[in-house]
Amino acid sequence: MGVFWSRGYHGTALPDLLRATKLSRGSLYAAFGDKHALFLRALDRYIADALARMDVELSPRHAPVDGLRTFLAGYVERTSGASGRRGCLLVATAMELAGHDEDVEGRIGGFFKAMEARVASALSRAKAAGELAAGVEPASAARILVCFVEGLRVVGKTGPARTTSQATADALLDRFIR
Amino acid sequence: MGVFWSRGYHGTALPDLLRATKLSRGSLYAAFGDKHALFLRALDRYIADALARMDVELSPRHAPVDGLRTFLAGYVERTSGASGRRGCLLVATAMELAGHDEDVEGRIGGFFKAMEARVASALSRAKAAGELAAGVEPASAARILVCFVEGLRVVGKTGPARTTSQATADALLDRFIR
DNA sequence: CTATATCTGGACCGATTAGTCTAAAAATGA
DNA sequence: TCATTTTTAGACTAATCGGTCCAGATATAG
Repeated sequence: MGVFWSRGYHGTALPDLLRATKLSRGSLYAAFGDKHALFLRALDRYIADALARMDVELSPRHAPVDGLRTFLAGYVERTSGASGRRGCLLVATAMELAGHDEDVEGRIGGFFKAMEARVASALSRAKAAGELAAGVEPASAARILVCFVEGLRVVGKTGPARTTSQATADALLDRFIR
Repeated sequence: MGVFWSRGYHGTALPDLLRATKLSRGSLYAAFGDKHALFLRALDRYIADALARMDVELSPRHAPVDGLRTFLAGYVERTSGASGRRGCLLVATAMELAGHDEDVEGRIGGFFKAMEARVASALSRAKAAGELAAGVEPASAARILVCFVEGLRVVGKTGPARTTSQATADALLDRFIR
């Protein structure tokens, strides 16, 4: 997974995959079929990991605003400095393959919908608890946050300072909460 | 430029470039040197176009809030439906090559800085005119907007409806203006 | 019309691509 | 210890990659 991560689909060659998986050429094809299938598997795992993490961070067991804070803090951490430069398999894949690869396109779209739903749910709970600023709609605020964190991944490729990104995320959340 | 646009650097092959430029193989190499140089040239033009557009939209000749509105509307237009699926040369390049290609990395970072500066300047003028909501810092709000529009480009790859994207952008701007 | 300069299509090159296949090594079981 | 199965490294194929080069077409100049 890590190989596709920062090099993209076209950018990773078979030798890279062999080195990363420590498998022989034959074994790799026996195990996964072909490069495309292996890539989809890596993408699925990446998506599952991301959604599972959100389910923890935005779980109803935490206060919704706290959950959103740690959710954003996680993205800040992953999109600043060296971690930011590593990039994001999902965003890189979206830009590289969505529109050319149906299998990928469906997964990307599904991920954004799932992410948006989780964030919207947390925002709804925050609203119900009276913690949202006046006039904030959970649905559109969720879309804003999704765009924001994906944008973080993009500008994160330039390796910004963690403190700046964190301050930016804080400033955005401050516009939403009471 | 349009070829690299939606296929990325590694994804576009020489024959694609020949078809797009209507040049012969020899002429192309005589004119541009090699694929990498041609790519940088396309990227530079893309960046110059984008910054020039912002200079118009966010020009001091317009009311700053109006400028921000048309600036966001432009991104909404370019990131929804079929236009959204076409993608964005800059974001695709950032995800694909930043971190592997110094020439590219510098240009990407420079673009984000330049964009942020323009947006921050418009926000400062809005603030001076008393049109910003209380507690909105032009600097951090500019970073938020940059992340947001770049995130729009990412989720735009799934071809969302123009109306939804526009509503999302409106909702965000509403959190900033009085 | 001829001589010169320019441009163009495409043959060609070595390297590399994804993917197949086989012969030998390693592991397993009795 | 020997036979069977599994796994391995890497040779190999056909296609394609970026890049070079040249013969012939075209354009220009005198």
